[in-house]
Amino acid sequence: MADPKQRFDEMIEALRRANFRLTPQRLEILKILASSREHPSVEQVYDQVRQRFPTTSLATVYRNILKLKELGQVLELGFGEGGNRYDGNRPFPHPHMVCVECRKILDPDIANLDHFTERLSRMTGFKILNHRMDFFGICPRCQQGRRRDG
Amino acid sequence: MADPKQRFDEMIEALRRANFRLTPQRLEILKILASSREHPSVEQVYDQVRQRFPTTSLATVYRNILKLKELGQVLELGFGEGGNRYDGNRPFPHPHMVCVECRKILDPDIANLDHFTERLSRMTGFKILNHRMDFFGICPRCQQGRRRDG
DNA sequence: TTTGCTGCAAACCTTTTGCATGCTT
DNA sequence: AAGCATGCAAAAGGTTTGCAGCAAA
Repeated sequence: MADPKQRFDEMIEALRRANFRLTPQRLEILKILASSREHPSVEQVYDQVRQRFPTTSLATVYRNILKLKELGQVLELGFGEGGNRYDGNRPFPHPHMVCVECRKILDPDIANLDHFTERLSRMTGFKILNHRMDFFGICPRCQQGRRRDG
Repeated sequence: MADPKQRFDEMIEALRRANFRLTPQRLEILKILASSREHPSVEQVYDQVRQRFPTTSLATVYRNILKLKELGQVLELGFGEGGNRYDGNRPFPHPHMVCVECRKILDPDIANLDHFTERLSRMTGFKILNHRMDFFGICPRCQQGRRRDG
């Protein structure tokens, strides 16, 4: 994983550039996300922040994560069920191995995606039941300026 | 796309095997999902069902989609924002091109995923901003019988 | 006739928002 | 001192559930 300290500094730098204030709660949330290995949920971040700042509200966690998302400093894994998960350590798209039993999320270390399924299965020992491979972007029509009615 | 009629028959067969009743609302929902080309949301299915059966409730749509999901007869695209989308025409994992502007979802026709991003970009004309490539399965630990606390 | 299915409304859960107060800059 | 950030509570989606009546088998 990326060095948490370095990620933390990068995130602070991004906030500074955007002229956001550095509050204790915000810094704690940053630290948690920068060192996230377990792709925490909002609730998990919330619980952890409250260990140091017990009065922190859920709304504050949501608002800070939203800001970090906008700055590209945290990656949101949008699962429908049971809340999204976040990765502030590697805030760029990358494959995830999601265990549907224990909810663990692992990052397989792959460079080339040939025969990805079999390969991931061999490398991680996972029994793959399903996968997501969705690409987000702008379609040709919208690139020409039209919007929201295709 | 797969033949809607054939998919419809497959879905009915699956329901019969599972001893579910064939109500008019249910059949209509099946038909809509079997011929879905646009990966409809629950709300869209609901609106469409109500064109033929105006008293149909949202709960019924949700309940039927849930059943079809369990039978593997519909694929759920779990987007956090604005509700999930469903594909009853090709109820198996496959890549999707999601336009973040008009919300259109296309199915690129690819067999081999080499250099997938550039390739998809060239083939579809999409400007790719992001992607999802999540694999769902069971990790080695859980395959050994342990659960939900990794 | 039996039991699953439907419609309605309320409940749930996650996320967002309004507002008054507080704190960073 | 100015204005963003916080905490609290209410609101806002989307989805699920309880229950009584209805209908498929």
